[in-house]
Amino acid sequence: MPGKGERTRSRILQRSAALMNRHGFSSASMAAVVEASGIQKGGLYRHFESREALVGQAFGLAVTQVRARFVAALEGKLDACEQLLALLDAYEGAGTEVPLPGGCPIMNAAIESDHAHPELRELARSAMTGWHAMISAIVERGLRRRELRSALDPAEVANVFIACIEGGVMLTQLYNDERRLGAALRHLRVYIDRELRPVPASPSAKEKES
Amino acid sequence: MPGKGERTRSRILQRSAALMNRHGFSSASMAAVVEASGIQKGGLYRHFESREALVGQAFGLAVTQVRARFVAALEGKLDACEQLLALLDAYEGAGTEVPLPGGCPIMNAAIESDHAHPELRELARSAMTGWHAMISAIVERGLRRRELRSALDPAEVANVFIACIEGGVMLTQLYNDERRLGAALRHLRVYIDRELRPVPASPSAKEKES
Amino acid sequence: MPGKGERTRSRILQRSAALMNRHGFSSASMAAVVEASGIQKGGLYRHFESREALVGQAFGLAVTQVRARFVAALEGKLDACEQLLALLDAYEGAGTEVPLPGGCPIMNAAIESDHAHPELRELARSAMTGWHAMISAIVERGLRRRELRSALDPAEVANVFIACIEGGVMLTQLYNDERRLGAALRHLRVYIDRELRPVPASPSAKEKES
Amino acid sequence: MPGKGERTRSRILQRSAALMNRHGFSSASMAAVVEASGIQKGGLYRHFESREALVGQAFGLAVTQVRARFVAALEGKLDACEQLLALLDAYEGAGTEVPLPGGCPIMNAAIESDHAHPELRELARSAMTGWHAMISAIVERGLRRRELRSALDPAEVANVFIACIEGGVMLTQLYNDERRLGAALRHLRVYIDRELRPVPASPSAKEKES
DNA sequence: ACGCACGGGACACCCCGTTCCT
DNA sequence: AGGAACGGGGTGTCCCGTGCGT
Repeated sequence: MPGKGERTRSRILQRSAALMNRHGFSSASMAAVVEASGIQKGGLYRHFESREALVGQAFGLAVTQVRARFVAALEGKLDACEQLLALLDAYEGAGTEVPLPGGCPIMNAAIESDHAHPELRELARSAMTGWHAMISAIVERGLRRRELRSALDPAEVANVFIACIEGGVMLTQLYNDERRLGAALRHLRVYIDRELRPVPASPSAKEKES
Repeated sequence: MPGKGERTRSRILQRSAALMNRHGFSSASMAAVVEASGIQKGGLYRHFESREALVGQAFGLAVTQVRARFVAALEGKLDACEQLLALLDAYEGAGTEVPLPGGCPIMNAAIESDHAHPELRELARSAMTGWHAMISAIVERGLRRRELRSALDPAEVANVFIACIEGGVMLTQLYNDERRLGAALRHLRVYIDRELRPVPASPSAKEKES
Repeated sequence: MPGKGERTRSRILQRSAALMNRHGFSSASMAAVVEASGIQKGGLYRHFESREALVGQAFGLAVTQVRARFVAALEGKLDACEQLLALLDAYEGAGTEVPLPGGCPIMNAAIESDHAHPELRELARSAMTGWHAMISAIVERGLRRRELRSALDPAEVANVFIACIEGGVMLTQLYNDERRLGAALRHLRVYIDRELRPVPASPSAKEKES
Repeated sequence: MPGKGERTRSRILQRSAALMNRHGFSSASMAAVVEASGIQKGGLYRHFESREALVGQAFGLAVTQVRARFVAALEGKLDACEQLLALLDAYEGAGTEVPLPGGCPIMNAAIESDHAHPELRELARSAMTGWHAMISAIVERGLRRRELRSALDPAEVANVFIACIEGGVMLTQLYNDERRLGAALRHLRVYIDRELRPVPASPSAKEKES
């Protein structure tokens, strides 16, 4: 069991991550953090060296939490297409029920940090690169196992996935309407079937039309 | 010729739009606006009632400018597929050469305003709805003219376009690498050919022409 | 008859003097001058080069006006004591009926300009010196004509007069009560009789008690 | 020992009183206070709710400090005439060596506040009334003890004292010449001897001439 | 070890004096 | 002559980070 200080620190981080994902990692004021975390300002700086440090760690926690959701979704899925579909499934309902409201923290940090907060930008880049690598790896492994159509560029496929999902998340946030993301996910599912999944080898097969 | 005040006002708006699209519409300080616009603080408040008013108008100008780029691209294109492709073409090279750096102002405002700046959020919503309506209208007209595959939902197609493009723009901004958006655009071109364009009249069929 | 511009200028000065004597020569804002004088800001700077110039001339007019009151009071008085008493009489009722409310402009300018407005201070000094010289001259002439007790220092007598009057004016302004100045004037009248007027030569005369 | 905040507050007040007595209680800018007090604006408003509050308290301190000088001068003096003379003595040399340059704060506030700053005017009135009461009380006690000529009006005597002193202080400030106040004080000493001190009872004595 | 007070800095907004254009 | 436009300074507030006091 963690010490009392550790639990306090954890609580601050959790609340800060939730707060900052909605109000902006760089925009959220320390006063808001104080209010949200139920600790006093003096105590805050005992646990975190500076505002920037807190922002960094809160962002790290936020990224970790959303990633955990996807790693869990991949559990037990072996086929690449199944894995990709599982990722998409994990997003359904993520608009409201998710433990971290406010949309994708990586995108939030990326947009917010543009040209003004280089250190946050660097963190966002790293996180995004990690996510991109995760999808790329799925595709790559799929290619090796012949579960995906050959001649695919894993990086490019990951790029399409991320772009479409992030755009959908943004629209869902903006309109507070999950169907925006839903449409993007539906598109990606079709994309998997039409562009990624190997063409059914049987030349006689004649059933793949909508 | 516009009056002196009007020209000054226009210059302030232009510079503010460029500044705010990079530093954030709500985050950019009035001091930064002063520095960027070459006017003093005292003069600023003669032209704009408040910071919020300036933000709103600068955002409006930013949206107008990016939209102008697309309406220009549609000039002379009659076919729906051509129009959609022209929109995508208009994005190529838009990462750096565009007169308004900092990515898509609508997405920037949408992300930034999340849960904290309701008036800006409303503006972003309106602008996004306008853009969505523009693409929907293209698809709708294409459907009526049989230039697009029937049974398409214009709103959903527009949603996919926007999501994919915005996600791509965000990635390009984050990595400062145009190829990110390029991959998304390539994907959408394939999407047009494979999913929107009417099925090429199978050698035997010969009746789908406008 | 003066030209139209000259009359406008005169009206501005008159109103400014009245305004500034109450609100402070250096504190009164140009906006207040505009409102009081019924002219627009653009027109003001046609008549006066700068705020400072207007202040100087308004102060000059104020001083001229109060001095006129005293020169008029001296008309026809030949004896030094009579003249001094006439000066005091001129102050009775000056608290409210005077065309220039707000107390003595010289004192107002002197207090206000202390250590902050050297040019106004210089004007105040000049005006005060002029007033002091006027009283000194009366005493001096009185000494030459044996109308005053010998061995008096004219400068010192003038100093006492001015100090007592100005203090009384200040008290009357502060309490909005003319009796404050009245008490000071009464004191000076006694002072004239007991200290300035030559001792009645007749040794038998024994009736000079209050 | 007072807390740190209390000491800072006291330092601000002290410096502000000195500054404002020279530059005007209402004219002195907060920027000047900041510079004089060695604290930043952010810290200033922690100690004083508003500019007006600071002005009021600085004026209060200024009045307290000058009054302290006079109550100290009265120490040990029992006779009314002695007390009045001690007050006058306390003014000698007060032009330059005093810890609060800039003349009498009450008069400064009275002149400055005329018709424009009602709250400061009220403070000045209160302070002036306090001073007037102090001198009136001396005279009144002197009357009861037969130390002063009967048939004197204490309020009127106090009025003469104050008027003459304030006028003298003003002249000394204007010309930066202590002899101006000196002449007024000399006059008041003579006034005490000739008008206030009981007539020497001996009828044969016939040498009361200077 | 925790919390509040303290101080420094930046920010938004306003007002004032002055000038330019009409 | 008039009014809009502009530059500068001023006020009050908020927020960050630190150091005292408990």
